[in-house]
Amino acid sequence: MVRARSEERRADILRAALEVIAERGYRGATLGSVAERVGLTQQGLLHYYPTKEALLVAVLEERDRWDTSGGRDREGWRLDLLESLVEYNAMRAGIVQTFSALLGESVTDGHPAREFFTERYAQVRANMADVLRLEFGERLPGGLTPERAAPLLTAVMDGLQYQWLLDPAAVDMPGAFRDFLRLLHGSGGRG
Amino acid sequence: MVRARSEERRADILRAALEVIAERGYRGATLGSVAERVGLTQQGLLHYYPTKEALLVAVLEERDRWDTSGGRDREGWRLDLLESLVEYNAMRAGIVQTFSALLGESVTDGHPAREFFTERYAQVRANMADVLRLEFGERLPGGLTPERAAPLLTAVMDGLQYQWLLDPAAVDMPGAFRDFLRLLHGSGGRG
DNA sequence: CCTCACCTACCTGTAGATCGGTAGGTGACG
DNA sequence: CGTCACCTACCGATCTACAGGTAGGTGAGG
Repeated sequence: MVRARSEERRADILRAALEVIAERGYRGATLGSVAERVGLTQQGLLHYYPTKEALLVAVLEERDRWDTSGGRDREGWRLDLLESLVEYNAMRAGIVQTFSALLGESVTDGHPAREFFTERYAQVRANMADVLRLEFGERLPGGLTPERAAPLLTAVMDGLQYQWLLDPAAVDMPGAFRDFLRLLHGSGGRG
Repeated sequence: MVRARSEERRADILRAALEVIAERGYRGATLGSVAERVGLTQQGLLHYYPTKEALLVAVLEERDRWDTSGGRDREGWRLDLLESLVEYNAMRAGIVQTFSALLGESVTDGHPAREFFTERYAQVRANMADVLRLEFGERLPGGLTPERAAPLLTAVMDGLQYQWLLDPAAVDMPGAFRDFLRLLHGSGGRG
């Protein structure tokens, strides 16, 4: 089973790449350091992924596969599943850090992950709108529509991640996210 | 007026550094490209800022000066001033991009801007809490306190910036921010 | 004439990538 | 069943390109 061995290697490499990118970002990551983690030389790594960018693409594709296999765009999430996702993320700083670092880099000119994130966020917003519609129908507090609230929901998740990564002790990410959901439910009204 | 000339140069360099960091992030930025933009050689630049990190520090310090001169922590903002800030940012993609890129990088291990952002966000949250307290008193919709809502307000601003930078046409940043404020005001209730 | 503002020349390190190999396996065929 | 062609999975050496930083100037102005 040469094939299987090869696939396993590739998976190992992707895992290592995830780690290294989390630690140093894509630009700061080196092929050598990824290779070292899998017990290969840089040249050995290039046998599997011919360029650094190809490796990044593979990482992003795996992310996509992971997201969608979680059921994200098959039949969509529900709000309480989003809550669980945030809780899950709070235990997986590594992955969060990888993609937060990549998102940050991706806004720079000509970054290889830029297109990926642009498309991804369009999709995520559409998804969030569905989730919100499922939960609230057409009308949300503040006179918002699901489409108008979707970018906010997305923004809160991302923004909280940065604050949490910078200072995990100072920010209760899942708690804050629940707070936001409470805000959406409009429960309690005012003072 | 040699002094003045020198200060002017430094200001030019900082401006150029802002630009280059926006385009390529800190790690991707090179001293040479910053220098070129001011009409200097790389070594000429090093005359003013002896290391790359010193240049970054200067950039961050200038940001701090800019923020605080705007009145941020002197006597604090009010919510409607935050709204104007977001509108202002929407016309200054360059600066937003610079600091979004830096924020993203800063979550990676040992990044020179990490401490800056960590402290900064603690301060920003405290500030936001003040703003919210001024506007709402102790009780916000959803039973939130100003302290609990502050990370959310912060997260929304940052998160929207990323979405907007990735696809300005798809996200109306100031509009979305106003939506969030409406949510905070709890106006409209449900249905 | 001395100091500030720069430049030329240069060093060292490192990154991504290419080239040319080698060792081990696999499959076809006489 | 053996051997020859060929493939996979690598490694060592090496190339090219910068990058950041140092050392030692030069020239203009005060």
